[in-house]
Amino acid sequence: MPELLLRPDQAFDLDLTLSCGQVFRWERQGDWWRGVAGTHRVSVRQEGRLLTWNGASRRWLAGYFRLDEDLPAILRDIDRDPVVHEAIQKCRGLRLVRQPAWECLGSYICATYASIPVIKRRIALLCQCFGEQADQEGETFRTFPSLQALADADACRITECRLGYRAPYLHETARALVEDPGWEERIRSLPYGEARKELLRLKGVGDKVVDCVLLFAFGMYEAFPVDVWIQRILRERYPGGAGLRTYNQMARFGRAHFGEYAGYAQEYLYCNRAGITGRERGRYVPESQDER
DNA sequence: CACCAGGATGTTT
DNA sequence: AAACATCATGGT
Repeated sequence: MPELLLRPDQAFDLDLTLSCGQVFRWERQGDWWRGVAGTHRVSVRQEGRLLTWNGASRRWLAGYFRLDEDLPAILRDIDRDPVVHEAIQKCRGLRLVRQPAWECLGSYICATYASIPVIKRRIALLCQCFGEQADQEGETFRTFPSLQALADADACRITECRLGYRAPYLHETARALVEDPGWEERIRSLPYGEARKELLRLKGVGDKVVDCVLLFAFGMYEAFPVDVWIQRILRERYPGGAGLRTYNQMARFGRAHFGEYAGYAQEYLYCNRAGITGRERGRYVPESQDER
């Protein structure tokens, strides 16, 4: 089984990276994480600086976990206030995952206004129904559904995956993109603002989903996704944050405050959201209620 | 039972 | 442009 020894300066925490809610098809099983990404069924484990895995090449693994980028330098750059400083201390080693574009976009259309465990089950159902069956070392798995598979799918069969009102969004977007091969390369070639406008035309893709996709799949670090948690953190813990009203005000604040790696700052703040490392498991407990 | 979740859409001001 | 209702589902 292949192994990779991280350099001492190559900060990486596999647990934080896979459990923080950026990807939905990984499960922890004992010491191992098992998941499907792209066409790969991967098992991976970390013991200190040692990564052991199978199911993908070394090049693929390093690319997926962005092991090539200088995380300590990014963290020094975004370490600009006490709130993000705390998040960096608690979540050091968290890396953004480099996700396949459609897999990321389709997943986040399914992820709107739902909790992470629910999202994971929905996506598992969707892959079970419409994913392509693949096989690795005797065990079978299913990839994330292709654009074609979802475009061809019966609308009501997508609804059976418990997607609710998101089902027609996913269907329409798949039909639009399957007629537009080259969408991915076009988006990749555009600057952030232009790429954003293009993707916003897709059904089920709003301000937050588009920023997740540009950040997680296209590596545009100026994207600063604002969900309910980030909104709370900005409004309750940042000076002047209470005055931020619209999505764009909060996203611009993030970019102005954190700079070119704002998206990384966002992910650290999200990872350190209320109680996620403690017993609250992500449930929101207002500041004022548990003071004494 | 009420309320919330990695929100988007369509309508009304 | 900003505020608002509505949407489907499952967990707490």
